[in-house]
Amino acid sequence: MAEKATIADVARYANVSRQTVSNVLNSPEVVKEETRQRVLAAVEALGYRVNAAARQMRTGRSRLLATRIETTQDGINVYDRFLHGLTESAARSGYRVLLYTAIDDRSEIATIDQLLGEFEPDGFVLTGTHHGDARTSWLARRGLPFVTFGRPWGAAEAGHPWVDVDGAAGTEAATRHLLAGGHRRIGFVGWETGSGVGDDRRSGWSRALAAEGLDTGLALETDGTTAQGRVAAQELVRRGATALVCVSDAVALGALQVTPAVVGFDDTPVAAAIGLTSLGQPLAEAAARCVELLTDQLSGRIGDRPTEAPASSPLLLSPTLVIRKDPRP
Amino acid sequence: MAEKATIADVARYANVSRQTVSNVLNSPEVVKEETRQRVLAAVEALGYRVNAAARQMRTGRSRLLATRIETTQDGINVYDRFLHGLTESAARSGYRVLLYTAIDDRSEIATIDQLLGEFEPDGFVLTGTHHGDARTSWLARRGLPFVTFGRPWGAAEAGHPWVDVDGAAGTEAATRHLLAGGHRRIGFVGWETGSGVGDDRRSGWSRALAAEGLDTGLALETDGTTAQGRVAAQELVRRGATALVCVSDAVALGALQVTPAVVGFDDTPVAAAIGLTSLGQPLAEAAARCVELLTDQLSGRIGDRPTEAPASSPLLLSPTLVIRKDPRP
DNA sequence: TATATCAGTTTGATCGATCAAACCCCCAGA
DNA sequence: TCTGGGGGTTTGATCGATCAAACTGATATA
Repeated sequence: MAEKATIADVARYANVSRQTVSNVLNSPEVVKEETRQRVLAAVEALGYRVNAAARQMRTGRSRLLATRIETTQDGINVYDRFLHGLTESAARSGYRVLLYTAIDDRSEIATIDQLLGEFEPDGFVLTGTHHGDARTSWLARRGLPFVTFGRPWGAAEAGHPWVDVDGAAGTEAATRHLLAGGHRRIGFVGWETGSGVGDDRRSGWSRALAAEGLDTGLALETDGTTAQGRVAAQELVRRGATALVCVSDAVALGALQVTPAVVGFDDTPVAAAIGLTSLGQPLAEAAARCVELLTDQLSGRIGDRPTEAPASSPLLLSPTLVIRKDPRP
Repeated sequence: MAEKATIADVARYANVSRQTVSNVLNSPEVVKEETRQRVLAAVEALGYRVNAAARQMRTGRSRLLATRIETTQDGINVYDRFLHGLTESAARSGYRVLLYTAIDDRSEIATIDQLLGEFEPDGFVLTGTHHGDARTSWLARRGLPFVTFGRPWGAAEAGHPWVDVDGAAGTEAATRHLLAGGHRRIGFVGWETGSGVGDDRRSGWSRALAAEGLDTGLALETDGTTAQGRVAAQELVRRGATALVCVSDAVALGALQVTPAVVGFDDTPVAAAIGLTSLGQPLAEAAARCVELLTDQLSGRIGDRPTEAPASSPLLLSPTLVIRKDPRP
């Protein structure tokens, strides 16, 4: 098997200097067209690829984005699709994704700190933002490039680039869908108050009902399990609800055991399998946007410091209502 | 913010040479205890961390393991739990996980080839092995360290370290469970013949029935969807089956709409949500074993070549039957 | 006394790329 | 003829770690 070719090998083969090869690859505009062609042919012939470690040593940039891989919670998890999109989009921009695990903000910060010393990722993608998120302020204080998938839920954490899915718009659409189906008393099965995501999703439901002057009192909280979803649904139906908007597919699954007019959230494989109408998050797109916001920051910096204040242009994407008929609970 | 400390900074601080610092970190046994303490204190004081790029340049080892992140299929996917386990186990052994995507064997090989030139991962973890797998032979031919999660399904691909879950043992246990419940005519809802995984799972079911001298003819193939699972279940029940062993939770979900005596495979969140008895794969353990087999290969090599034939000690792990009552289809 | 051995430590070279600066050649303008 | 640009290319230094070899004392052996 051929030994891996270095830039010096390519230079020798093409009868130019190392630097010229480097220029062909990094700033082609300064090289004469004829030379450029010759060097590219040499690169091709030798199967040359830049050595990331050597480049990183000199430039200080690793072309690595780091992100945490989530533990699967009790619920039904959808994160792998985001991660897949992230890996794909990153590759398109010449970046690779490096994984790490963590169990809370503190251990995540410690891991990030360690990673910075060792692999020097160029940027971070944080998921699962929450009230009082310690990670964002830590990163921001150090001027490190990052994006969050999930909006900043507190004023203290604001001011960084983020991408999120507009849960309220989703549940509003879901509620309208049920209204169009003739339902007048529509309930909401949610999570405990205080979770930003859950509150957001509930607000869309109540907004749609309020716009029609209908009762917005039919909401209950759960811990997110299917079992509690069922209990809550029973109570809401007892109170007169004929349809239910749910904060997740997991609780929707429970609600389905009580009434068929249910809309879930996340459009998980479960929803597809049993024919449950649900709100699909544009995860691939969200991932692509994250990469975009991050690479924007990265290209706009020379050496260690940003050359200008990063254009923090948050993005709120709309989920899609995936309508399915004939749910079989 | 403090500039990152280099090994030279630590050396100066501790009044020793660079090499001694390196020795303290990499071969502590050659350093006098007193010096070692002094150096460690300096490391601590300066917050020093080895620079992975510089180390890689010299040693040729990146401490990176690469693996593909799968696209979520139509079915219900369980891969993220494996990936999480992999990341965690790798970290414990001082490795990080690098992701890439690919749509088929050919593009995966191309990506691996590219990765080898750029980031030089020390090893690869392949998932989703299949008949005529082009990836394993490609890697083996080049003497690159890798493990597969999934056994080699053809003789041609054999001879490398792998970890897999014993599907047959799982379905056999599931069938016995149903036999113990008094069932005598037990059907199997499977995938199309030729998929190694599916055939393996069917074999456990028929083995258990054959051991009791019972009918092993009640098997049907599906494309793996819930809809087809339901159709197959109806046909099997019509032929007299009173219970069904299923090749996946997805088809089990369909079967549940026909009869409650059903066992699924994978113990996905869906199964937990609706109370379906299912076979759980020990994914965290599988991931840990993969890392183990890989790091064994890696520590047993000097420079580029293995010092001895890698001890190919495949591992077949048993799934666990998670018994749930009262499934609500 | 000279030599070998050994634990512990230091020095110089090196991995492969890029930066910064020097260099070469040709042509325009004085 | 000399000077002054540029376009295009080359040279030397450098990033931070580790390898290989050399060095330093001190003790053991002949």
